[in-house]
Amino acid sequence: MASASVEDYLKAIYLLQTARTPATTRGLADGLGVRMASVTGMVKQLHAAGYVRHERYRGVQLTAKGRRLALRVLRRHRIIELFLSKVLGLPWDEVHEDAEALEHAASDRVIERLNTLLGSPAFDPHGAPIPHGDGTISPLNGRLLSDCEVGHRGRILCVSDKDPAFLRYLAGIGIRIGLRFRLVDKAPFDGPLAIHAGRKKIVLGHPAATRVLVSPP
Amino acid sequence: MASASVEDYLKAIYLLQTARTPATTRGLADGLGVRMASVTGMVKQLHAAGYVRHERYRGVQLTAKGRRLALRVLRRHRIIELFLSKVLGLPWDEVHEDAEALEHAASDRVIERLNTLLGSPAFDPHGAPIPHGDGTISPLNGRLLSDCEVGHRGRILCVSDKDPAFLRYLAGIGIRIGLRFRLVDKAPFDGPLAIHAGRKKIVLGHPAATRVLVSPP
DNA sequence: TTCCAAAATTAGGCTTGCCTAACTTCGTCG
DNA sequence: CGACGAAGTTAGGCAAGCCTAATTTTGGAA
Ligand SMILES: [Mn+2]
Ligand SMILES: [Mn+2]
Ligand SMILES: [Mn+2]
Ligand SMILES: [Mn+2]
Repeated sequence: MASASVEDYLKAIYLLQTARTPATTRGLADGLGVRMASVTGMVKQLHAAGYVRHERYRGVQLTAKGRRLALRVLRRHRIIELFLSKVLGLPWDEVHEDAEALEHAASDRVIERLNTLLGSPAFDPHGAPIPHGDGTISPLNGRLLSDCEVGHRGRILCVSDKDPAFLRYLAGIGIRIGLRFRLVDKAPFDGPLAIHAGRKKIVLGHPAATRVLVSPP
Repeated sequence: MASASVEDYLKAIYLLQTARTPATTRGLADGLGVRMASVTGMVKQLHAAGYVRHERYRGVQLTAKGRRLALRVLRRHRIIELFLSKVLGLPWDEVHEDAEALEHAASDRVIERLNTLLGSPAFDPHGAPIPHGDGTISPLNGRLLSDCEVGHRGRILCVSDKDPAFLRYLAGIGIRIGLRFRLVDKAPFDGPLAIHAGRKKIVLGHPAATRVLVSPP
């Protein structure tokens, strides 16, 4: 069985790759909160265990084996997050931290029971797709809110779950997963965006809009 | 925050003390599945951290601080066991192992939500009392089935949760927590016991009966 | 009372995963 | 080109927790 560290590294590599960012030593160190030297050390282990390919001074890439394990961990993480949110009623900005620990302690047996209890859900509380039990995952087909044109109609698909303060902010201004909206204004030079949702108008800055994924037109 | 190992050691010490067995190096090593030398090493740590008193070549005793933490861990363990059993429907012989890992990963926030979800239960699936949130615990007032006299009427109070095969055996012969029974026969020289429960007759050996706690007359 | 096996401890070693400090390599910009 | 800052790696170290082997202490049996 892989250690909690190995699981977290593979998950971090997968998430970087999925964001089409190369999984660099720097990126992993920042994402995992460790030093670059620690990443270099662990990458050697991951390579020796057959989880990744590594080209020195370039980044790292998951092998099929590594991807399989990364998706298993991600499935656990997201099912646990949804359980914490939907069944226990924890706010969406508090579930990630708990899930980060529980994902390494919950057996597959427990995860599959949770999955059943939740009705085999497709998305976690932040709108991210839950990998399937068979090792596949349905990719999100969306675009950044910041990339949309004025007039764009769609729904809020997914937001990053890493920053609790950001999630509280979003909740505070009324943005939640599934919300239908129309982009009504977009100031130039990366200025703020305005959307209509129902009869409410919501304004948010450009940097925030780069962290929100919405459905295509 | 104490490590998972420290938490398991304190829990093991507490359980030995509660069973009125002195918490010896041998007993801890057996209970935790490690070597005696490892126990000696950890006991030094626990002493340095103020969790236990230690008299060389004698056993170890929890301080107030150690007892507090032990009860917190035991509370987590038993709430998680009940959740796995009652909400997820895992059989009672499978919950201990999962709880042993989850007890170190679940935050107090999650535990208190689970406790609420379960209705602030008093007992875990094996009949053991769940320590309260304030650091107290209601002791079980029972006696071993093997110590009862023929004619004794009572209920099954609690069974050990450590041995899955034993739990499966008990379930197989129809023994479960809360079952009302009358002891109808007891062979001499540590022979088998027979109880009536409802219209069923259940026979079990003396060693098994020493692992079953029942209510006093 | 002595002796012996079990219990306990000490000594020393290993693995994992992190760190800092020193170095090498990369890629960009003047 | 050439140099310089960022990225990456190497070297060496540390803490936790486990191990085996050797030694010491204990307590009960002879
Ligand atoms: Mn998350
Ligand atoms: Mn994690
Ligand atoms: Mn248990
Ligand atoms: Mn445990």
